[in-house]
Amino acid sequence: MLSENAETAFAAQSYVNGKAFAPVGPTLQSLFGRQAVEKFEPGSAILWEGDAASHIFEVMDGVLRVFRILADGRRVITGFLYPGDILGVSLKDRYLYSAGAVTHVQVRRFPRNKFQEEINRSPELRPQLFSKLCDEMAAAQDQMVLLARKNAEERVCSFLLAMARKKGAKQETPVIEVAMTRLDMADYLGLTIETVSRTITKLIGRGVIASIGRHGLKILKLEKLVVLAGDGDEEDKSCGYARQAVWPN
Amino acid sequence: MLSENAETAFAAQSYVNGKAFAPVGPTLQSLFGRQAVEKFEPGSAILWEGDAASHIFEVMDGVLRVFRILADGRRVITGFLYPGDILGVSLKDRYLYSAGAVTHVQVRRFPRNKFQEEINRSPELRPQLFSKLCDEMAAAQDQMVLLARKNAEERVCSFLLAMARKKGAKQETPVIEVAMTRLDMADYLGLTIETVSRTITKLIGRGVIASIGRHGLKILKLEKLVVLAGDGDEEDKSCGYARQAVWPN
DNA sequence: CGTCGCTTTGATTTACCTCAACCTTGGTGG
DNA sequence: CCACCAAGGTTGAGGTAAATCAAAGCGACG
Repeated sequence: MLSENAETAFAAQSYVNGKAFAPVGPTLQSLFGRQAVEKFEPGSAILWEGDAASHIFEVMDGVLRVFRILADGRRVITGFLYPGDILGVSLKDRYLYSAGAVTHVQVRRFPRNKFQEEINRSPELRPQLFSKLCDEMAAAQDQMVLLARKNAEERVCSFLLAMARKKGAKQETPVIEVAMTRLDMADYLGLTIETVSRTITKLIGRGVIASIGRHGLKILKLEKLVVLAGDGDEEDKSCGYARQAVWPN
Repeated sequence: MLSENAETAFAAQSYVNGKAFAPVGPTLQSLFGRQAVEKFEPGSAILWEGDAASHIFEVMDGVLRVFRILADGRRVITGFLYPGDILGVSLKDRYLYSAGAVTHVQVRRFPRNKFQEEINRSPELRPQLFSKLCDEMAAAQDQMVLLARKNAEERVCSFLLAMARKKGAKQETPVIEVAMTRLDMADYLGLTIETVSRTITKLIGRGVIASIGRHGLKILKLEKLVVLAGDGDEEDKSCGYARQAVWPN
């Protein structure tokens, strides 16, 4: 449940003169290095909410969904995991969520108590884990904003934008591969499949994006997508609204 | 942004023979002990999204709201903070959210770089921080479930239930003090003030809760509230749904 | 005791959901 | 190589929960 994005504050050793360099010591990935690779078919379960939280997983290949299910069957996908991400970090003795394979998936698993020991022991590993936790927290907050106040179009655009950014796509018209189904998108965005479908159709009709085969989308108007995502200027935060000493209570 | 709830895994020293005891070494709270207390009026701002993230705060007294605002003014409260909670932990050099006082508030602040040093240095402090991060993450996931798939009544009931649980109220009919306004509740639950108001009125009408003055509520039917919150059996997780090797893709 | 801010209540609108039918696509076997 | 099939996706019609707009009620505080 931890997203890839190596920030290095809290890592005394990782910056020298303000210049970053590749970590020389152990990395979270290297921890899992000696473990056997496990493969999962699309649709198969990696772990279930309520299971004894005995292992931590590293995603090596493919895409996972992390989700919870309400008593009456409603499903919420709280996040997707990609290669490099870590699954199962928590302090509870049971998993708080389920995880399943969206595509073919390869993972390595590591016993949780050993993982904890390694983390406790290693001043190189700790900041890496901490960094991932912080990124995950930031993503969760973005998602709360999306779910609490954005409309269907803003939600879909935000999602597509996040997909494009993940690819690190710097091209004018990045092509993104949407591995998940409409149902996954709907359960992640708090919508129905029909609404997701209609919204995408509308975006295509407006020339913002174009469909490329089953799971491909080309972003034709990136700036437009940013505006439609409704975050107001990702880049220029802190300037969007008036600052006042007292906010209406 | 970190909730109080001391789990102690990852804390090699905090359990002996499976029996917990009060930490003898430094605690997160003691870190802030020598700092001056700062007071904030209800409605005043503690920090703003986009500000240089120079300090970490410990809430000593009162209730804070943590929120983000979209370009067009829509507000989302991502969480409330109570005494013992920590605000401002992150790796980014700017705060990712704003925080303001709901009630009269007392906090202590600690320079972030010093905080990081202390955390890096102290094997007692680290698991405490880690524990708070994990609790915060779990709360964020619950909130995503609430926002993505619960209806107005379920949202309000979930909120009231969380308030009751925070008090650790073991009585049959716990009284909770709702420090925040309807607008706060609405922005936290992804609803409007009118919907929050109507939902509470309905719950009172059904005898599930009773109003006690301006900011007080008595929970008359706790079990009913649990059912209405829609989580399906908080207690008995992992048994609520069928387990299958393959989930529909 | 009057005012201001918050809350409640009512009437109406609307974005999204639900239900239902149809279409595409990719895989399979004849 | 093509026809068929199932799963996923799209499109349409109608319903509904919550939003919006509007006004009145209520409490706290000077």
